[in-house]
Amino acid sequence: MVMKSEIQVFREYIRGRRLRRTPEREQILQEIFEIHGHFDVDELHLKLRDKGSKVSKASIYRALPLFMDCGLVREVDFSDGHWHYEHIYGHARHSHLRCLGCGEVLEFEEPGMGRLEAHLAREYGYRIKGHQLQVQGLCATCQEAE
Amino acid sequence: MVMKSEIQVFREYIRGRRLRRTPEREQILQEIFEIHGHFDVDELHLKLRDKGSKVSKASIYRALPLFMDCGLVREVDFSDGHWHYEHIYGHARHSHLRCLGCGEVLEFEEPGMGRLEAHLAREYGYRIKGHQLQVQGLCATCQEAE
DNA sequence: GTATGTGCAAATCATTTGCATTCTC
DNA sequence: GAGAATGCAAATGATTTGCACATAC
Repeated sequence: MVMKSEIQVFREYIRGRRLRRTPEREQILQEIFEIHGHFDVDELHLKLRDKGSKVSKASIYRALPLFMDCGLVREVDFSDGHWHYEHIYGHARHSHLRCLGCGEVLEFEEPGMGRLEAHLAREYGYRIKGHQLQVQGLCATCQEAE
Repeated sequence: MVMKSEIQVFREYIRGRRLRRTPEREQILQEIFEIHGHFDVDELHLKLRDKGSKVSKASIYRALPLFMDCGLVREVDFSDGHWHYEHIYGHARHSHLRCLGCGEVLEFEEPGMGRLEAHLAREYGYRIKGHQLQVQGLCATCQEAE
């Protein structure tokens, strides 16, 4: 089975919602899927400028909720005063292990999360939509530096 | 074994850091431990005012990092534009299940998190300091309302 | 043609900071 | 008495919004 591209997913979402397909939104989405790893609005805006795009930050801020709503992107909380994001379409579910010293971020698989979600659904009658797990610590290097 | 009170824990932390013991900080801490559940800075400030305290928001903002540093309080992310907090001293570890419709927040035990942390420590050489897990979904009532 | 989307600049709002004063040690 | 902590008001900085113009349907 071949997977739909992120652009296809987004276009179907747009059509279903009677929204409009604009080059700005698709430029932003394409750039997001070219970024390896996490990004914030500023970084994304700069990368787009570098490529000659004139997309404004306002449009980025207005587009991100759409991408999140159709499951292509999610917020990542690094507790540093602003939001970070990452594309999640076509990726294995993962969580983040962040070093409080140097800021390094590792990704790891989440064993047992499916089971946990099923348990919560049964126990509390919820329909689960998603979850986030972050772990913080000190990496080996920063432990020594202490 | 009798547990130290939160005030005792905080005073020891203050002394150890050569900081100063002030009535403002202790009022804030006491109020936090009288609040059942989660709070944000505004709510906390209002509750303190109601009790006749003159503590400013600035002092609350300056005190919270201290409480977090000594393990009495932690941030909770509800993704609604500002931080929420909760006291964690003397509480079982728990995570939050939040309804995207009505905002209800349930707490649940985190089975297997100790094991996960041990695994990450071994696998990546990290000294783990903490973690947060949030799950979102729709509660039974909000599912019907859909 | 109409309603939606965009860029820009201004507004918002939580949090942080500078400073003069007050309080701990 | 020196260094910290406080309250206040002003500054900051990420995000949001109003508006005039452009564009998708």
